[in-house]
Amino acid sequence: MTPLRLHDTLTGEKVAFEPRPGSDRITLYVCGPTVYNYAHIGNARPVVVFDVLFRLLRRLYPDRDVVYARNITDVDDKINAAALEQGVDISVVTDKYAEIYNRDMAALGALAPTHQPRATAHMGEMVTLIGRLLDDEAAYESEGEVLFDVGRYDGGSGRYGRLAKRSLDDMVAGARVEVAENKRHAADFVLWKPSKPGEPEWAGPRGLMGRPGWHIECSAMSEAVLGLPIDIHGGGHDLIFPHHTNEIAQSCAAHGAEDPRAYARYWMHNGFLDFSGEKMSKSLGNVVLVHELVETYPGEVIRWALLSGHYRSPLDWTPELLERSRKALDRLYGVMQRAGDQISDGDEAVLEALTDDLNTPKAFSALFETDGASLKAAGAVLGVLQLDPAAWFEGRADATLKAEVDRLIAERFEARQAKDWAAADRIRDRLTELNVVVMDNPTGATWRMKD
RNA sequence: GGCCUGAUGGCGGAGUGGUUACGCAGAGGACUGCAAAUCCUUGCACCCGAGUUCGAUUCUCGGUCAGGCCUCCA
Repeated sequence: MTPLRLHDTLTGEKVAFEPRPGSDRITLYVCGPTVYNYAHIGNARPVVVFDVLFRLLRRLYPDRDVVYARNITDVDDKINAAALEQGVDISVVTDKYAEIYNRDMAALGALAPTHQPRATAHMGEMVTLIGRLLDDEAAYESEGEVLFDVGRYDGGSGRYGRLAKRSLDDMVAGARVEVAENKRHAADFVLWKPSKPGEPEWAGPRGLMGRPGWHIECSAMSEAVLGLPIDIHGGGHDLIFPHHTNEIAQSCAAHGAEDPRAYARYWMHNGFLDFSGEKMSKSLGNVVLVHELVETYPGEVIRWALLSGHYRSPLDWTPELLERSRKALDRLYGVMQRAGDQISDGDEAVLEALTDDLNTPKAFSALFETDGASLKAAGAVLGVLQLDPAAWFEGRADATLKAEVDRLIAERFEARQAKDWAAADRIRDRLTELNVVVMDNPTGATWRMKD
């Protein structure tokens, strides 16, 4: 079997993935959503990408327990704002959108992660972690806030910005934000802060009431749920700085670790989607919600589209991409359908591509070289082509429509047998009106929904 | 301003120091009552300059252009 190679953000190179010696587990942590609204298609890219990694790890290491955690951030300013506006408890907002998120991601063929920890359920671990940082003077208290002392952590060693390939000096030089007065260093970040009136609050370190900063939750939850070190930590590449940079700093400081790998051994980051070269934004009006997309396109088409570019490259999200993806699946399901009941396995070419840093475009091209009987097996690790071909082509036709179509096709077959071409064409026109495409063959016909 | 990526045929998108993707679209053909689908054949590329090399799309340097991060962000 080809050894797995992954691009590690920490080194900036493709490296061989080595499971921890002496462990029977492989752990994967991916930063999940802040649940205050519907997820957009950009949120879905890491979900689908790391779902492929999850499947691949399970396929490659059947003797190990692959444990995948993807958190839910349910403490956040935007959540507070939404709850306040609706006059409800934050849990009303977060429960609603977490559920919708999970349903929408499932529609994209993403397996449920092993764990889905929520920040509000891990306050105790966060407070303990912050307390330890305070005790070790890695963090300090100022005006009711607890701040991480970045200057002390770095100590001129250059280890603070290593993940982002940026030194503390670079950051100061390039700083565009004004520095809060209570910070010792411009890069210091909040671990704990007071809540505003009307916002939820928790008992924090040293009796400080308030709420956690953003970064601490992932440090606390990943350790609580997976244990350190995490094997692979992933997320969108915008998280490299500051989120993941700060996770490393606080976790390493809390455990007196020099090497960032004491926190996570490999770091992976997916690139962004863009929209005809533009970033998605509310002001441009080009925000694409997964929740709406799955109403229009089969989840598998969306999944294919998301995987049709390499995960680290930008991917231009266009209607054409979706149409191309649908065609690709139509063709492959067609090959599968013609193979009939023959089933064989063999996913070597796909594995070969995926073990090279998740080369999904190459894996897709391998699918086009795969015989129909093996397609289902080959598609499994990619999470595609798992449907019965007939079910794929019938799309969301309901039972009534199916019965009608079958009746028309039977009639049409008789007309064709009788060489009554006018009648046959008339029936085909009826089917076209029903949005059905017929494909004749010597013994009858198969059909599919037009879109 | 600081830091980091990337530049491949009409389009999408892999990859490689010397022969190759793959998909879509195009052209020609086969099949077909007509279609659709399918099958066969086929054209089209590696941003610019210099260097290394017997040889560079692939390595090095410079340039140009594009994108990202530096602030919440997948």
